[in-house]
Amino acid sequence: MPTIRDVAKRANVGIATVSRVLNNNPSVSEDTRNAVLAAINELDYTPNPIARQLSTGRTLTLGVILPYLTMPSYVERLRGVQHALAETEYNMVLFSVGGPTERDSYFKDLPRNNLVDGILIISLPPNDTQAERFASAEVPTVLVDAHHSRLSCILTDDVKGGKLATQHLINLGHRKIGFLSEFLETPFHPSAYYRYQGYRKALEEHGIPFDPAYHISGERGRTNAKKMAKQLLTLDDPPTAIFAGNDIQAIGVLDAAMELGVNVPDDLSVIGFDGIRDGEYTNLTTIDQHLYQSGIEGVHMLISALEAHPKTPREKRLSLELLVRGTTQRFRTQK
Amino acid sequence: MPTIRDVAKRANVGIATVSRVLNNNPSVSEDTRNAVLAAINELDYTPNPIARQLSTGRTLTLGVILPYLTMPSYVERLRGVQHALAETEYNMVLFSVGGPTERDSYFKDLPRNNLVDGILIISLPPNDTQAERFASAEVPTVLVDAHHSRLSCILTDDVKGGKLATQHLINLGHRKIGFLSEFLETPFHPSAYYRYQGYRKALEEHGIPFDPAYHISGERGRTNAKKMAKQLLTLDDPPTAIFAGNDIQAIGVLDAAMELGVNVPDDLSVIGFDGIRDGEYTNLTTIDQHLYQSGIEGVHMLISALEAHPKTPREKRLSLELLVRGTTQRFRTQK
DNA sequence: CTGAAAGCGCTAACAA
DNA sequence: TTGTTAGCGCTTTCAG
Repeated sequence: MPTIRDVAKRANVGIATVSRVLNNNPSVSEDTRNAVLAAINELDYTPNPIARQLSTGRTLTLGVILPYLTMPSYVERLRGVQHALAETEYNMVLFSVGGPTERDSYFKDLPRNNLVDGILIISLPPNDTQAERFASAEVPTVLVDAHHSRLSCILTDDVKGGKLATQHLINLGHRKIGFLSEFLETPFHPSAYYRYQGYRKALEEHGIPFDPAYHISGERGRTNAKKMAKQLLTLDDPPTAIFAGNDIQAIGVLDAAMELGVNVPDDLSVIGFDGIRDGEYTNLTTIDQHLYQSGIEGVHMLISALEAHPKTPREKRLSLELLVRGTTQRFRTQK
Repeated sequence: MPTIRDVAKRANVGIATVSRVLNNNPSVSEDTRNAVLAAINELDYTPNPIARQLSTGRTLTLGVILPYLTMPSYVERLRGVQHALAETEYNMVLFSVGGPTERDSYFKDLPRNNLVDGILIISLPPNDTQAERFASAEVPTVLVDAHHSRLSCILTDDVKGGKLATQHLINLGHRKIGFLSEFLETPFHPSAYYRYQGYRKALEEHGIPFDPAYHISGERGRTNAKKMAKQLLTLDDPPTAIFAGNDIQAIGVLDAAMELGVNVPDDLSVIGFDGIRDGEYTNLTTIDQHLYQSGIEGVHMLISALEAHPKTPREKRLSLELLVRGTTQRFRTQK
């Protein structure tokens, strides 16, 4: 594999000159430049990025830390990142997190080892110690779908979204509204909790008393959501509408309804949260939180931090949109 | 940011000793090791991987070249890659290809610039020149869902799969079987063509004459598939079953049937190809080509090539599985 | 406009 | 068991 030295020798110039040509330094005479370019071509030379990185201190690489692509929402966010990155000179290294140990190890090492010029963290909230480490690092960090006061982030207003979803059901005349989600207690990822807050607020504002029987939470995933939905739907006085903490769980609710012979939307309205593409297949009404856009915004914020090195963290909230499709309907008293 | 020299100074040893500790070289006395470890801790030192990479020539990074994650099948393959990589010491750099220019630029540079130790190419077949370049490079390359005689690859037997799908429909009593896919002529990605071949073979083996009117191809995507399916379904003598070149197109066929009031599976059987998760929502019968597994196998083959440097390319074909769900049914003469 | 030389932070002989 | 030193391939002063 030819090096810059081989090129220099072949073109009868010093290595500094080759380097100048490589970096489009204008202070190289036309003739010299051509000679160097010819040598580069003849040798099929490609500069070694690693050597360049060590020398310049820049890697032209951004690190993306995100969970395994188990959830469609992660994928959609990553798509946005991919899209935004294509227009830049940066490459992306993917650090996929399968569990807490892996997460903590990336959180510990990545901000300190100059492997990447910037870090994007998706759907993984750091604790105080970790956030401090990121904040004090040379490389800037941006959180997408996670929050910490010390770090810049792209956020969704989950409380507002939860309210929006619930209000939609209330506006349709529903009063017995169930809320189904993953566990609320986990500090790991508090979205579900905030959406729950929005649900409670909407009920309160409309003078609808909260019925604990209509609230259920458990493990994530479609199958578990189905089980939970069955519990709600087999109550003596079941809800006429269910707000699921995310689209996957909403699809689980649809599964349950199907299995119990409950007609959606005639006998049960269902609304989700996310706006993943899978929702389209099931015609799911949902709150679109612009997942794709979140990836794009995350990259933009990170790149601008790379250039400006802002002292204080920035925060951007994405807009939310009610996407009315086929799983919600005006409440009618049971035939 | 502390360097190996700072650690050496603090521990009162030479930098080579620090390096030895870092690399678990056994020839370091217990005392010295502890002193070094203490210094590392006190300074919160992390070795600079770039420097190490330049020195060793290994990057511990694999490059994954793949199209933008527009198709669910790419995502599913990437999931497999992600999963397999987690058990190794390798990281992954994602090179997302948005178009031919980008693809060619990655194909040209990546095998020559030591940025990665190995290359995995997903669903992007190289031409002869490019394949030659990969084959003669230092870094090994493995193709997933693409083929070239000069390179190792993980493959699906698309002809067999096409046959399998068509036979399923024939076994159900169908004789008027449509085939719908993306353009067959493109040398870019020949899967659709091979599946078509399988379709033709199955018809032939069962003595069913091929009717050109039942064959349609066009641009990719759900919406286009829907349009094409409408053409098939509005023929004077429409097919009673349609084999779509992939699941997304099959879903487009379902869209068309829905819109035309054609009942699936009563009046029309539909089978897809891929086994993407979206198919589950639509209860689609399909040929599962084990996409996730293809990513895993690709990584395994690449890693073994990294260790063994085999002279001749290897080739592995993944198994196929007929997944009978709800969109195919025994043919009954029209009521 | 060009070349020599000093790093970037690490590894790996080679000596001691 | 340890330290010294010469690279890895590039960029970037600093002279000329």
